Order: sequence, then C-alpha cells, then structure tokens
Amino acid sequence: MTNDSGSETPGQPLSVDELSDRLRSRGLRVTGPRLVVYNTLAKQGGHRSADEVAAAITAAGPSLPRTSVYNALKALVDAGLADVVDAGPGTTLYEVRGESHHHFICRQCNALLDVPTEESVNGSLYSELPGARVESAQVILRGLCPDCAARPTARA
Amino acid sequence: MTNDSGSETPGQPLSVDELSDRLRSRGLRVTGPRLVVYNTLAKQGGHRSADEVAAAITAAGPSLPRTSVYNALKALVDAGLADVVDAGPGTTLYEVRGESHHHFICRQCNALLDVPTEESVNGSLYSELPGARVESAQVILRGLCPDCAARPTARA
DNA sequence: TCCAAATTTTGAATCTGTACAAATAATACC
DNA sequence: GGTATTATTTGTACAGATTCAAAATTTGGA
Repeated sequence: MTNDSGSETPGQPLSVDELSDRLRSRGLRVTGPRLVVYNTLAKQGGHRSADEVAAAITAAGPSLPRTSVYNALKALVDAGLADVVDAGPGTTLYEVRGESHHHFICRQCNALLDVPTEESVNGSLYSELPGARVESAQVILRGLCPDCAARPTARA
Repeated sequence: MTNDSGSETPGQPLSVDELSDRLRSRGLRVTGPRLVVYNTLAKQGGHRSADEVAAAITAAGPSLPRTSVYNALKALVDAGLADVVDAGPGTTLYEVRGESHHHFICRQCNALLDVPTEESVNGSLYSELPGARVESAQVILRGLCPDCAARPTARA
C-alpha cells in the first residue's frame, strides 16, 4: 500500500504553550505522551497511522507503548488538535489539524492526496441536515491520481 | 456503538433476474451466497457490517460461513450492486446501491445518517485536482445529530 | 507538600479482515 | 441431459489494529 504519507498540510504546528492551553481548555491534562505524539505527528506531516507515529517516536529515542500512542491520539482528537482522516475503512490515519482540506484516494496505487477546499463548496455542505449541528465536512474523492491517469496501464 | 443501521436508502432492491444479469454481465457467477447476502442486505437496509449480515442470515435459518459473507460482499461491490460506505476508519460497512447520497456521523451517539446529495455540490467537487481522473466523491459530515443536538447534555 | 483523579503502562484479549487448500457447484459445450 | 472446466464456497489458520483491565505514575489544585 503506497500510503503516500507525504502530502502535507502546511499550517504550522502549535507551540508547547498553545498546545497546553488547548488541552487544558478541554479539561485534558498536559502529559508527556500527548506532547511527544503531537510533535511527532506534526514533524512527520501528512497522514499517519498510530504505528507509524509509535515507530517514529521509538526511532527518536524514548519509545512509547503502543497503547499510550492510541490514548494520546484520541486525546488530541478530542482536543481538536488532530483529526482522523476519512479515507475509508481500514487502518485509522491521523493528521495534525491545519488548513481545511479534503482527500483523494487513487484506486490503483492507493496514493492519498490532499485536496484544497474550495470555500464555496465547503460552505454549501453545511446546510443539508435540518436539526443537526454539522461541525465538519470531509470529502473523499476517488479515481486515478495524476500519475496513474497518465500511465497507459491504467485500467478503465 | 449505536450504529444506527436504520437510515435506509429507498431505491427498491433488484429482482433475482436483474441481480443475475448484473452479476453475469461482469463475468461473475450467480451463486446462492451472493443472492442471500444481497437480499439480506437489502432487507436490512441501511449500513451493515459483514458480521451483521452474517448474523441476520443465521437468524433466518441457513447460516453462511463468515468467509463466504466477505466473499459475497466483495463480489457484490465488484458488480456494482453494493457499496462500501465511507464512514471513516473502522469496521467496513456496506449498503445496497441506491440513490447517491452522503453520510453524517454523530460524534456523540455515532448515529450514521444518510444525507441526500445536492447535485450542484456533487458536480463542483470534480474539478479540483488537475491531472487526476476523479470518478466518485463521498462527503462525510460530522457533528451532532438532530437528537443529540436537541438534548441538553450535548457537549459543546 | 499532599491528595484525589486523570493518565500511563503492561500484557492479554478481541475484533476484523485475509490467505490458503480442498471440496463443491455453476457454466459452456457437446 | 451429460460432462469438463473453473469460479466459488468452505473451514481453518493467521496477521494486524484497537481495546480492556488492573496496577503504577503523574498532574493540577488545596
């Protein structure tokens, strides 16, 4: 699976102070694992699985139990500091919260690309469910990525 | 997990003949498991996991091996008779192919609701990735469902 | 500094989905 | 209809991802 975890979203990561404030403001404590996981995810950029984050942390020295990585990621998502990437069923991928964007998944090479959000589109997505409080919208585009589309081997 | 598999998509299911034709036209054979799985999924309506389908089949009498349900579901998806629901990472959910629609996931009760597609929105999603061949677009809305939004216990 | 509650840690259990190989059933063709 | 050819079905085994329970630590506030 070419998980192309490369395609990054700019939006500079938060400082430790900002990070701490965000956590506390949601009633969450500021802990080592949470800071390490956030910073690692931010440094890696793109879309990462819990295991990728754990591996990166281990590679950097300390090593954090897998369960702790899961816990920390959940806390970060709760605090709105990271997002679960909607890329279909399967392994859960996370990304540091930054500019709003959508995702494109290539059906041939499985590349996962970020797609900038057109405000106009994004706005119109919020008014379709009466009574509901829609807080976010993610769009999953599927098809052939530029590379695969250009390649003659592309299956129709 | 209140998986609200209830919200159904109209679009009446196909008859055995239509079903058979669709399968054969894709080079797939018409088999018992495929018909049972399709009919069960259609009768249940909404979004179902492989295990839910298996359980429903067992409850109805015959019982089909887990693996067979997975195989059948994959065949149905290949034949375009069913779709994998884009509802974020986790257990794969399937639904009988019907009217195009998107999904709303409640962050509090995990209800999964269908959202009618506005053609205008759907159309504008296809032109954002130069070079790519976009074949489909799914929108996942997240927030609080009407019920949870109305309830005072809703977390901000 | 001290305490109560929130988190982290460990290790194991679960839950999903997939891989394989043998047995079976669906088509194509005679 | 009868039969050869192959796609499918089955059953079992496995691998990976995520969750759980209980004990050990930490955090934030009194």
